[in-house]
Amino acid sequence: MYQKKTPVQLDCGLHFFKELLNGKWKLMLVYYISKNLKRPSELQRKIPNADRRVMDQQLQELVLHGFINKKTFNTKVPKVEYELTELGEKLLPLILTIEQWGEENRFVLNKALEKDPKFENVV
Amino acid sequence: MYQKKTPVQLDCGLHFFKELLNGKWKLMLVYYISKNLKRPSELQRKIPNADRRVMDQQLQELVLHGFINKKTFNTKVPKVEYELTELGEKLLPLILTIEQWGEENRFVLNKALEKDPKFENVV
DNA sequence: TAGAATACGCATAAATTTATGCGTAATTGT
DNA sequence: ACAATTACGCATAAATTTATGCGTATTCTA
Repeated sequence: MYQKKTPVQLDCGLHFFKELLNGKWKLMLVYYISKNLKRPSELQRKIPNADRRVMDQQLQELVLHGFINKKTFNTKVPKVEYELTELGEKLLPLILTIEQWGEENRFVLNKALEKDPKFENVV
Repeated sequence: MYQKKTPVQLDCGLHFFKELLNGKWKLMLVYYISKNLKRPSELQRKIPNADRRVMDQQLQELVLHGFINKKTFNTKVPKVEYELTELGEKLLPLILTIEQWGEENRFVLNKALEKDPKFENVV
């Protein structure tokens, strides 16, 4: 397992958000779980670009950090469901705000990406 | 200069935020510039943990992406000032919301970090 | 009874971001 | 004259995150 080497900065609230929620799919996962897509396979179908193992890892971290709970059912076919914790619920308004900001400014943000040579092969 | 190789996902607004504002100090920089710390040296003093060259790079990207403007004064000692653009102003409420969320949940978020073995040497 | 679906996992490679070594130049204050 | 300040920049190393090769196991379905 990877361990961080560089001390983290936690002077202000922004850093907590960054350290805990920076993962590629984390915010989307919390969002979709709040929309009642609870099962790994459902989430997988909803976010097909996310590799299963990457998604798993991000879900594990969300559980470890207390944003979601994982319920395992010992049915014949093992079944897993996720649900938001209280902390996850508190995160939701932020996600909606960010999402809304992104959609409202999609046009200009897209232009921003397009004029960045770093993105020229991928956007 | 580095160029991305993996296609970016822009299905939802969350991705724009991630692609454009993921940098280690970007949100803090926008925040402090909004607080009238306009000059590089002022920002440097406010965020001493940020290496000058890393900070410079992040500022350059913020300019390129249209969140801030850079004004260069051709005075005897060259002087530089940053200011928020309209897009930067629109970003500000998000930053404040995230910051507030982080501070309100600082205790529990800190615990989350502490129980993550990945952070055990650095938090 | 073969194939699809469900879930979990280790080791490593590749991509990406962040840090740092080493420099340049002009001006101000002492 | 000399240290301190302001600003800019290239090349690479190091840290961190994301992706992928290769596997295990069980159960339902056609």
